[in-house]
Amino acid sequence: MAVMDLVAVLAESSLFSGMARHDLDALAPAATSRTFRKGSYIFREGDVGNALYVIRRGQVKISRMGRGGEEAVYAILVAGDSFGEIALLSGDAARTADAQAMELTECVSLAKDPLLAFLDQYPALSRHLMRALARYVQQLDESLAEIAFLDISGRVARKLLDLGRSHGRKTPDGIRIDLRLSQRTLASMVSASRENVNRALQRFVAHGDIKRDGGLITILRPDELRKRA
Amino acid sequence: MAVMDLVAVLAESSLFSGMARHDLDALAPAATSRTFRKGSYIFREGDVGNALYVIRRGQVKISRMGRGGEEAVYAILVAGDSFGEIALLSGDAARTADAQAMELTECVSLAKDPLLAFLDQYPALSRHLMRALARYVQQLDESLAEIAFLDISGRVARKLLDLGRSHGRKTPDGIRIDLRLSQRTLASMVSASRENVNRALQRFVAHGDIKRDGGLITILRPDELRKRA
DNA sequence: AGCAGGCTGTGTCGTTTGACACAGGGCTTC
DNA sequence: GAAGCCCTGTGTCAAACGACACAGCCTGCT
Repeated sequence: MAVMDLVAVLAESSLFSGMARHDLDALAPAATSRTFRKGSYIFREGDVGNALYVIRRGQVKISRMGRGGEEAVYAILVAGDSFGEIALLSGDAARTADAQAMELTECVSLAKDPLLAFLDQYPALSRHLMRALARYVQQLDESLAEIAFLDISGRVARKLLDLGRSHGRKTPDGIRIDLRLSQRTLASMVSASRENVNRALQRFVAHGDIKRDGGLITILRPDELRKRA
Repeated sequence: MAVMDLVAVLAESSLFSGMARHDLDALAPAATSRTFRKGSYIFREGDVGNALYVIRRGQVKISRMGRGGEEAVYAILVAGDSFGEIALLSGDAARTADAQAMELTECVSLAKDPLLAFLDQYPALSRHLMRALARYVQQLDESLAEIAFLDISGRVARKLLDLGRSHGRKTPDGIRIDLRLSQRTLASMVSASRENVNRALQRFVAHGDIKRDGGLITILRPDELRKRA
């Protein structure tokens, strides 16, 4: 693939949005394209992390495994999102989570050293990255508070609203979450058992707050969900 | 207080460690000293955040309140630590947590705008800050995984090891945690009830893993704690 | 000295939640 | 088209945990 195409992908990603195209060109030598088959791991906890990834196409799950094989899902990322920054920026290179391709996925990978050098030259990008990190911290704080304060229904409600914001699409009925999420995955996102997430969803359906068809969830009454959360 | 003293405080803080003294002098105009009485709030969730604080003396609790008055404690900070960066860097100014002085506390406050301008000029500081943020994200990820995977004993064990690392002091017996923590506070740090934290601590004492005298906890056998966590 | 308030320790009880078990359905693969 | 796999749905049970209640202690304040 032509190098220019890779830079174009960066320009459209949220991480690099707003950066001038000719500035981004400086990153071209650090960029390579990589594709991952469905189910394959882009990296795993403990790996040495020397690249940041920007998704061009596909879907990536960021998660962590407990001793007994339980999974905690931190995020589902799609085209335009990026991941792998943390290990790059924190100084010690070890990855602290797994990244797995949920479908055929194409990424632009940016090598660590050129990227860090680039950062020093472009304060605007540094600011951008810091903002992204700070927001990330806020989100995690929020998640922590949710787990501490809310019961399962509340956490599911919040997560649905959250997903509506990040992956939602307006439809005549409401906001449809454009992600194929199994209840198992949703459960791992809110630290709960699949069975209880199922029951929570059913309560919301019965109450008319959400609708389900074919694995896709549509939020019908966001305000009702907010009341439960 | 003389302005130079304030810059000296910065130079000794972990956030600005390694920065050349004459570079830090550029921050002097943005720095003011503020003191807070025991129990008073430095800021509260929802406040407009236009300053970063570096602790010169005292102790600060970062926490958040749930609807019913339950509290989630994110951190206890002491001299040399800083806080309030998140609201500054995330772009939207609202504070997302409370900061309360646990005893008479003196801080250096740095105004937002000069600080951000300073950041653009000193990439080294930007890098430093990004590293701090990335580590913060890693810690929060870790906490989230703990709550998902560990029971109360496990979480208490981890938190003790954690506190040993951040506030510990070697003694002949082991590592003493140099913080006056009530069980209530400890409970709010691990998202558990005070009663059950009490029982967890007693189990550790009975097992010979920790020791308590006068509100201070000493870790006698870190490896045993690690096994439980 | 006396009192109030916050802390620790402990028993009990009810609820939430996770675990297990199993049935039925849809989708992919050979 | 059959087999296998992963998904959803539902009932039951046991364990973990939070909530409450209360006793004794220490500390600081008046």
